[in-house]
Amino acid sequence: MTKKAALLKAAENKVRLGGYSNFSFRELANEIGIKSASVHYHFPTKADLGAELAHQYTDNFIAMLGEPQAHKANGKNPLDIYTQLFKNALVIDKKMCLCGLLGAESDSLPDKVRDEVKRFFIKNLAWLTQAHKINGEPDPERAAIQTVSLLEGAMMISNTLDDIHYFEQATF
Amino acid sequence: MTKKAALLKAAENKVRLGGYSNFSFRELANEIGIKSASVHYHFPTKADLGAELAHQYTDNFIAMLGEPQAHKANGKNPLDIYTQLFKNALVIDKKMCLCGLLGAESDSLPDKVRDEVKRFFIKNLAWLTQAHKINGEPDPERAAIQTVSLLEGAMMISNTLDDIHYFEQATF
DNA sequence: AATCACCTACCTACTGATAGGTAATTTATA
DNA sequence: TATAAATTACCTATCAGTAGGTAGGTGATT
Repeated sequence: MTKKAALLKAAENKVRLGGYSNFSFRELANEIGIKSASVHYHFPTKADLGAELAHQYTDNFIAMLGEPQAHKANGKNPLDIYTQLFKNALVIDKKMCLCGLLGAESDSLPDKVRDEVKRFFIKNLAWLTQAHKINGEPDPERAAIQTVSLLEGAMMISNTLDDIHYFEQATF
Repeated sequence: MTKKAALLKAAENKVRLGGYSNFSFRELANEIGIKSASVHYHFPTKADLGAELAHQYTDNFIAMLGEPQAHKANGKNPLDIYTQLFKNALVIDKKMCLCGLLGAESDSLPDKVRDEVKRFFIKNLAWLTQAHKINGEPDPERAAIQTVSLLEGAMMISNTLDDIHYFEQATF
């Protein structure tokens, strides 16, 4: 893994635990074994790092989702795939959704970071709208916002109360 | 308003925009016209201030909700009251729910602050469980966690995308 | 006399960021 | 092919600013 990738990985872990201000160039540098000044070589400013992190997180998340049509063709409900991806983030990583956390504090984020967080939700809503349409929902746009809201909220509360049961109860 | 109350008010505004790390003793002091060292007279540490803020926010929120039974007796659905309180926070204050934001970053919070955030959700779930029970829901506990998850999530996404329409679409 | 509600002055630790330097590698030119 | 130029990926050293927190002092109120 390149140093740049290692920096993004370390930053993701920190942000998913405590938000944008929960990581510093020094901490990141120490963790991967370089100096804090060298982090600026890869990312001119902290906002650049945050924006690239959110962008990459979004792309990866959408890629993991696959195509709703493909799931349906395989006899699976695309919404189950979506729910499972959220649950994995919570159970395996034991952390919040990166953009769920950044979204909550989006008012205080640098513009370019906030823009990437918006992009995450726009892309998620598009995917979910498609999924609900395939499922024959009469109002797929509404169902989409309800699905992502429920999952993000359940994730946050389950994480806060430190009990996966809340997430499971909310989503099944 | 006492200086202490003014400090809590100023802190609430900051936290609801950017989380626990979005306020400092210096900023708070400047805003209300005292020195940062004097803030320590009212709150020994930042964690003490954060915990008292979350505690007071919770008490106020629950008090605003009133009793589910009383609403039902007045011919109103307690869940509409609950939804309206969330919507007001978003539309009037144009800010996130304090504990929604703190919950998202709860992993990095001081213990006493996190405990108060937990208390917020425990109290909310109790109120909602009661409300759903009154409404004749077959599984009031599940309905309660679903309600608060949906509202917290919709609030976060509406705030992020800066469009109240998402909240309305998710909740009506 | 004690308590309250502040104050000045200060501390250590950490923040993101910059300037300027270096060895190793890669690319362009003669 | 040999040499020169440029680029990469770091480094040391340092900066101004901000963080939370502390010691000790002051005038007003109780």
